[in-house]
Amino acid sequence: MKKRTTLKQIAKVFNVSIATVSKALKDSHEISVATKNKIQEYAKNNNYRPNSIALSLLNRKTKTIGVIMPSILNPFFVKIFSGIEHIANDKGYNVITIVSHGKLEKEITSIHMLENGLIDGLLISLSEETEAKQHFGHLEEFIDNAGPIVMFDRISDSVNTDKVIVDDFNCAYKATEHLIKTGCKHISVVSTLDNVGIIKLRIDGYLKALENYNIPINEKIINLIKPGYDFETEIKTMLDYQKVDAIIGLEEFSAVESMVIAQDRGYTIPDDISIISFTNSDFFKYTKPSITCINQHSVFMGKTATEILISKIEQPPNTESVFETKTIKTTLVERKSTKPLVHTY
Amino acid sequence: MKKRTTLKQIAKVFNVSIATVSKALKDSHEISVATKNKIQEYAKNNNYRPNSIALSLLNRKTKTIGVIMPSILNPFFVKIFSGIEHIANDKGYNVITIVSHGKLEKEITSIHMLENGLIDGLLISLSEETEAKQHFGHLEEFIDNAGPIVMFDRISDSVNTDKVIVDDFNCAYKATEHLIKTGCKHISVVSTLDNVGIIKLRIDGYLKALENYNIPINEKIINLIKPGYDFETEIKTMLDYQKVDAIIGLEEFSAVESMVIAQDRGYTIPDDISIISFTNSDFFKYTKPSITCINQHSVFMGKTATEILISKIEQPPNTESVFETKTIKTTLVERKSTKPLVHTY
DNA sequence: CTGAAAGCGCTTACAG
DNA sequence: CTGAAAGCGCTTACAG
Repeated sequence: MKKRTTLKQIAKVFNVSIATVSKALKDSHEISVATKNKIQEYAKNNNYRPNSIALSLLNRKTKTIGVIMPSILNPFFVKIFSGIEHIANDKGYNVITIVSHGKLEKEITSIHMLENGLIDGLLISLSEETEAKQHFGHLEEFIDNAGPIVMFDRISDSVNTDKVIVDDFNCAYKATEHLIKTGCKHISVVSTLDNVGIIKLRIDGYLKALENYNIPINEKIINLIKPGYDFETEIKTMLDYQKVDAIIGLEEFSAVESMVIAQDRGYTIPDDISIISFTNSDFFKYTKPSITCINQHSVFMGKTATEILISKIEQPPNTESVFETKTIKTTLVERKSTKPLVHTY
Repeated sequence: MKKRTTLKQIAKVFNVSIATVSKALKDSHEISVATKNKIQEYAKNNNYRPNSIALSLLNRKTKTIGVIMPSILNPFFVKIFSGIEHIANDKGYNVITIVSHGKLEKEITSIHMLENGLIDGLLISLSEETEAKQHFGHLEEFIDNAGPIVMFDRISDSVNTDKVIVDDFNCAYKATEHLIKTGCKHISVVSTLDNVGIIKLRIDGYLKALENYNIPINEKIINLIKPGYDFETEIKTMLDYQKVDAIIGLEEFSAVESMVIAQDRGYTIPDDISIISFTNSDFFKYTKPSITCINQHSVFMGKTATEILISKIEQPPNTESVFETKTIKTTLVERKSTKPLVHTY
């Protein structure tokens, strides 16, 4: 690794000041054409590129945003990230990514690490622990010291900032309604998600649909499986002792695993038991039967959050901030794990 | 967003010099205990955190690494990324991620963007186009100007740097051998990967296994499907006109799609046709039948590449660099899409 | 047309 | 024990 080309070094070569080189490279009208030409040519030949750290220090802008998510091995977050990366790059921003692994402590140290001028703004989806403990001081500190935050998916109402969310209530309502309309009456909800806010909304939507269609609630088939419990045992027990003709999986694994367990126990999908999954995975096309799911448009969610963040970063200082919460619409993708809807014309 | 706490600001509060504040906060023995105490306390109460951009400029180290990959919506790369993020964070490094979407141009502009002091080193998996056009000037320029590079998975022999790869030759050999040993004789290879280096190695491994077991080669069932061609048509045509009793999919989608197409055409898996996929996906457990695959240990690959990169970044300057190429071992994960191996004791 | 100065936020060798 | 100076690489208002 040889020495990098700097303004100083170029200045020495031509025996001019650093200021002159700087202006020459910006093609300033203050500088003579002859000087500009020779300096620009030299810079080009030597791959001169302004040091972005020095510029960041000067402008107090880094053209970098941070992303903190609970997980990266979850297809839902991967798609969101893909949307984030896309827009950020389009707008000339770099993206620094940190995974909190569901831990509050990790989230706090990460934010502190990013708080010292490194990033212009932050996109965050809260860790499970953060939501559980309702600890948001680190977020407020970031907003005070470093820049805007946009929260996505796993958000908190108590932090005053922009948010982008999935319409979890309606989403669950829609899924439940679809099952009811295709003839299901004993609809189970299964989840391993350890996340208060979102689960509550989804369960609420589910309950509301049951209520509107006058279907009695059976608490025993609302199966929120806590970490440490064995998924297979829980599902088997439920299938053996409760009447179930449909299962809504609140994330991909719950849905697909429940389906496989039901099939192993001799149930036919969707005739005996229908399956709907939250979150669309490409693989749901390839299971037998293929799985009906709710497309949460996660790429779009990532894009939207990033657009909001960058517009906040780039808005003129002292603009009175109005915070908005955007809700991303969802769509039901019908496949073979649910019975066909009989249209009545 | 209020004004951030800086050394200058603290210095003014206590009417001392910036240097004194700096030393006090580093608990320097040069400074009196009284001064240190009051300054440290003030700093703590005001969430003082040294500006990392200023430090980066000073140390010419940013404690940030860059990652450039062809895709992020590919589970193989997501897992590698997960390994990268893990190690980088353990060692106190931030990660800037850029997706090249298989485009050389994107790769070049990204590298230029990162070349100006922003990152201490780079992890890269080449875009398809880069490999096809054999254009590596941007990589060499980065090494000259910015820091070490470690290439992973999609590498080029003509760039002199550290590399981490999957043992593609042996991997394909192993898969082919397994099929042969379970009684298959007409083994097809299917791929949509548009990637010269890796495909060649895999095909070579496959051919070598056929040769060693005296199985004749049928070029017509080596099915490398170029972009623009319809996957389904290609596979159907092959199944209809060629004798095939096994398919090796060089990536997840080729394997699972081929399986579904074969099933639709009435073949039983694995009795009529066996399936093996490169790259382990969690979803292969849930297909019917579950899919036998090659685990490439991608998380480990990401970790290894990152460890090498950081050790290169942190090695004392002027160390004579010796470049290594690490090969990650693969394992065959037997599931139900291949016939059982009959062990002969 | 060119350059000296001040500054972004920090550190460290040196003087006092 | 404290501070002035130089410097990391850059820009820009101001002087000449």
